[in-house]
Amino acid sequence: MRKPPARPPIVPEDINIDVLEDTLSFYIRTINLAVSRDLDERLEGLDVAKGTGKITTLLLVDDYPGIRPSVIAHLILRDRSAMGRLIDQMEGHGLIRREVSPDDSRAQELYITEAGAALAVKIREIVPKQSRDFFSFIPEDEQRLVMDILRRAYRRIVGLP
Amino acid sequence: MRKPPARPPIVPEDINIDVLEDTLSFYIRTINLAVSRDLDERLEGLDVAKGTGKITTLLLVDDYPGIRPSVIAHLILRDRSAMGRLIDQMEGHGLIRREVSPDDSRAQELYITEAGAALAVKIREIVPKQSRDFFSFIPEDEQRLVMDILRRAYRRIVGLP
DNA sequence: GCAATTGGTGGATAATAGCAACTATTTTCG
DNA sequence: CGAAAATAGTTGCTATTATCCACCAATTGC
Repeated sequence: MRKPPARPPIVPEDINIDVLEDTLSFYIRTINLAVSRDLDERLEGLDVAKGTGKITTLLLVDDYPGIRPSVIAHLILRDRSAMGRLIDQMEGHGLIRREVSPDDSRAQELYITEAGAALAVKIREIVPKQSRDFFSFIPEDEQRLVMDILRRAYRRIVGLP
Repeated sequence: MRKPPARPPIVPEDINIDVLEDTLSFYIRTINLAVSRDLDERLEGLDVAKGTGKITTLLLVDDYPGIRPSVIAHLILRDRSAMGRLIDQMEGHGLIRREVSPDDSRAQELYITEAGAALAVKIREIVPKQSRDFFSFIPEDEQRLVMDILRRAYRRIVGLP
């Protein structure tokens, strides 16, 4: 007895992912994987790869000289210890530097370096472009729609107005 | 000379996150962190925490008895070696078991166990509820909208029709 | 029957995250 | 004023993950 076309056991085409089909968190989590990998590739060798942290930090320090680690930590959803190590790293790469705040000697103020500022310029080009490219199969207006909604979600999560 | 109200260096309220403001990937990546943490809390102690993998795997194995590791790996965006370890784990917890496929002795077929099926029942309740709750501040219709768009993105990424 | 492909395993390394404990300041307030 | 509480940041530890790569076995194509 011959086997019928040797069923490729379950063909991906038929697959339905159960309740996850209607679960927003599933899509966020999975797409996050894909988009993060793609982004990492584009940032290859740029001293700022892996993890949402570095990019946001770089831009914030560039935009708000003297900003404090804990403020950034809050915005990128990391705890202070993770933030500290992130800063160690970026300082090690010569992208930012820290000073003790004259206002409060427990606190630090972060400043961009020349190298950091230069990198920020590149980042401002690459990162939004990567996002647009990656999601290019989603029509522009839908992209904006999703973004508007997720922006509100983000702001709500971190407590921005 | 007194210091004015001791400026809390930069107040989160004033902060604007530069180009990331309009970068979809930023929101996906950041919200992913928040929603994943929240989900982990809700799954506390349930043998299936951390990482998109386990939940999807459990449901797929429950729905498609005999499904192959590599099919799941593809759907959850992991490579075969990561998938293998994930299965080791779940097998260790007695949630699924593997058999060598009679059709192709390189391949395996995955089957749910009783414990796994029981857990799947719980998961089907908890996971979608967690997502709805977490995003409850987004109006229902907008949630659906985002989901419809991201579903297409996901399907496109993994090559589903 | 040989070469190329596919499915899965195993190892090593590196990266991350999350906790908890600790120091130093600053703030609160009785 | 002075003790207690809160805040900012650091450090150490542990567990978990991810990635990459090489590897073996089976299968498929020609």
